[in-house]
Amino acid sequence: MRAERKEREFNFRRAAILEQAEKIFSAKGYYNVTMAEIAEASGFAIGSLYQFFESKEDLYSSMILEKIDLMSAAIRQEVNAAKDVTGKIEALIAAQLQFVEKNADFFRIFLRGQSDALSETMTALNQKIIDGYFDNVMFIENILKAGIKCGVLRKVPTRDAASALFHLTRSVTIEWLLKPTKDSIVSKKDFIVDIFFNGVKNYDQ
Amino acid sequence: MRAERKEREFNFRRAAILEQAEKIFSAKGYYNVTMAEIAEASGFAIGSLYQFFESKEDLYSSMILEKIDLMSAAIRQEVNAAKDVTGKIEALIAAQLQFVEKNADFFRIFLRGQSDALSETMTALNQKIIDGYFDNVMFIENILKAGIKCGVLRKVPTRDAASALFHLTRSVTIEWLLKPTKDSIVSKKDFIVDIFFNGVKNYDQ
DNA sequence: GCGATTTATGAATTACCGTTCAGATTTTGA
DNA sequence: TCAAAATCTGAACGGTAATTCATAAATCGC
Repeated sequence: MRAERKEREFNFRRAAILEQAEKIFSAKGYYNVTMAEIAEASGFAIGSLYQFFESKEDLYSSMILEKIDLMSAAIRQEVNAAKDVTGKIEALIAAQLQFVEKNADFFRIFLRGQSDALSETMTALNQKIIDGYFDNVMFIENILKAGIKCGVLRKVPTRDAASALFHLTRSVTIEWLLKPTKDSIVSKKDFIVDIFFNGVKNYDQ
Repeated sequence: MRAERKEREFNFRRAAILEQAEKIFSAKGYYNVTMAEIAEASGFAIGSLYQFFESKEDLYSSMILEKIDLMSAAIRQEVNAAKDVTGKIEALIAAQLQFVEKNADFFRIFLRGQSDALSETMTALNQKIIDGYFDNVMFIENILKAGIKCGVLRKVPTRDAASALFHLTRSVTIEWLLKPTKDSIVSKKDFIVDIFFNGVKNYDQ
């Protein structure tokens, strides 16, 4: 048998394992998944997994990294195909959304925090975090509704806009948390207000 | 001793444990923290922790929920104090940023995915995810720079705006992933383009 | 067909850590 | 000061799950 075909078959089996692993990890989170589960789902014995991956960590991180590379490539291809700036921005957004739609399970992994056990306590915690998130978005939404009613804001979809503002602020905090040097984050307020307010304000007034 | 004072002291010790736990959880993630560590850091024996919390899960979820409640209350108070819509939006953003600045450790917990072990593999995975994120933001930033150069966009801070667009799109995907009924997400593209483009476009043109 | 080589198997090994609990220590109220 | 009650302690228990490895099955080249 040619070595080339051998490699092809090896990669085929490896990919099959990763595919099952993706499903299971996104449903339960890294620490609640056992190698036995992945083995069973992919039709191998536990020991066999170790022919394809050095460890559980290696399996998991291979799965993530390979998917991220795929996404990155897909998006850049679409963007580069567009000619002008407006087109590139639209292509970027559309490509991202499309990839998420096709890989919903995968993205759920990043949504998942530490609180994803199967126990009642952790399920309740998860639910409360999500409820709190919806609460906050609704709180913001009501402010925006008032703004539209009194004419300060134009008629944007309030729910989407509220979520947008929430995440706009979050984007600044994430940048700040990741950055090693930390000047005060509060100075970023004006930028958020600027971007968001220009996006939603009523130009007719 | 009056029962009231007893309760005060109980709560004081409980809070001290939660304070240490917050630090440790945010540094290492739920599954990489042992009860022994929390005990040592807070100056109790392992067994004593179980006088204050039913389990590790209970300890963790109490810590999260109590902090979230604090944040929610702080933000709402600021917003309610503001009179008009513009003021409320500004107050909302400022209060969120202030709370993040004061509780940076805590928010790092939510930044943390599943990939936070102490091993080389998981550290490398984490680093690659962060690198990928910065790569993507830079990729977007370059598009925006080109847009400013050719006059289509006004002179916004490109780095911040790129991160904003990235997270604006992410906000839509998070909403979509959390929602039980799923019409196609791609239809949200126009909303993102609308909000973002109005925020950054050059009105002089 | 047949020995050699590669690949698959899953019970046994090993290590870890949440939780318990019997006994030590401290605090309480008189 | 003292015994009863409350609190603290940490070694031992029990369960779990990643990893290993001797053995079996499959595949290979001839």
